[in-house]
Amino acid sequence: MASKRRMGPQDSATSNALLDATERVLREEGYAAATSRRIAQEAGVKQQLVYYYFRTMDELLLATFKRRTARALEKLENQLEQERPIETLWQDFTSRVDARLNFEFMALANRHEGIREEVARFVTLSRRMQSEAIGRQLKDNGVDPGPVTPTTAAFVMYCVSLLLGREAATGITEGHDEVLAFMDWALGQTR
Amino acid sequence: MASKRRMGPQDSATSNALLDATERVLREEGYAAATSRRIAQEAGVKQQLVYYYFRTMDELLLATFKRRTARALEKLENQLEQERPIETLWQDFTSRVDARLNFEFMALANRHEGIREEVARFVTLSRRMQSEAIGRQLKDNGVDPGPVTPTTAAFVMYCVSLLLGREAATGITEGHDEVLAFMDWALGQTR
DNA sequence: GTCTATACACCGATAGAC
DNA sequence: GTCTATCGGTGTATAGAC
Repeated sequence: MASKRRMGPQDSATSNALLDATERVLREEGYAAATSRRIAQEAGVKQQLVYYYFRTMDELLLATFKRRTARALEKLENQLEQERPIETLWQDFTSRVDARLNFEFMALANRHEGIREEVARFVTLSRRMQSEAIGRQLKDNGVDPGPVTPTTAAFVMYCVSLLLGREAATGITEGHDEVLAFMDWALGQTR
Repeated sequence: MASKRRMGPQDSATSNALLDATERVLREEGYAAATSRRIAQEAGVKQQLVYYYFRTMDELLLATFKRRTARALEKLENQLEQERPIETLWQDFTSRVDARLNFEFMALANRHEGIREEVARFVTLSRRMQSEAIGRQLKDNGVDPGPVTPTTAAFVMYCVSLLLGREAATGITEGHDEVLAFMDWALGQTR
């Protein structure tokens, strides 16, 4: 059953170039365009070379996503060490550098078990880290958040920024100014 | 340039069966599976018949989405006439009957101009209707929502329910109980 | 209105030469 | 490590017979 194909190392210049190319294609053209041919072209190599470094396309997509989550968790750790994690988080959420790419992975998760599991692992872990940092800032500032628990705050900040970004990308602006004003007010309550 | 292909009527039993089949495929298998072959199979007709009723696959997808938004707006109008539109909206958002399907159209909007425009039209229109109804309920009950304007409430209710649904479908539950408790509390403030 | 036949591009994946 | 060659399958779309 096993294929006789040779496989290359997991961390070489070319394999990393393929991961970079995959990110670019996903970000700019969506996952429907993330084919071995398109990605190879983007990386400047032949299509078949993709299969020297990755067993299947699913494996390449998963490897691309896992590299991203590893980096994102590292970045998150640094951000939560800042003095005002709540403001830092909000700024990061709304910067939208990777909103498009993250959305593609969310869509991919629907039909890719490995990515779905990694999304679940990543979201669960990062939400715990965020909640803890938010709780710490509130406690330090002597703020009683009432029914808005730190976890709720983390969830709402994330989901509001997510939809604002999605809608903006779709050409929708209805109500966005009021929502931003509200978030401004809410964040002001934490000081 | 124009093709010599004959085209069928826009509203026949078969064309509606194709729209139904498209919805089912999108809902259960995602938009990558929404091919003419798969949809025809689902509708129990030959692949080529799709092109008798729709010029292109993009046109079929757009027609499917437009039928949905028309029905959704009709449903929304009925819901907003209820006595407690806020609770009715929240119940509808969290019922998630069509969460999966709606998400597929959001993803499709990324690379389908027609769907993107229809999403924008639909979201803008429904948000205005929701805001108006929410404002009316608050006024009737003599509630001052403070910084949470009716539009903000409509946006937050929608985006919280959207992410709760997405995450649940991905196997994530972290913090969901707290978020639901918070929404319960917030909705209680409107009475 | 639905069928058969068919064109042509692109897909994932494998094998083996260089 | 990268290339050429190649397979079987699937995609959109068209033309014309029944």
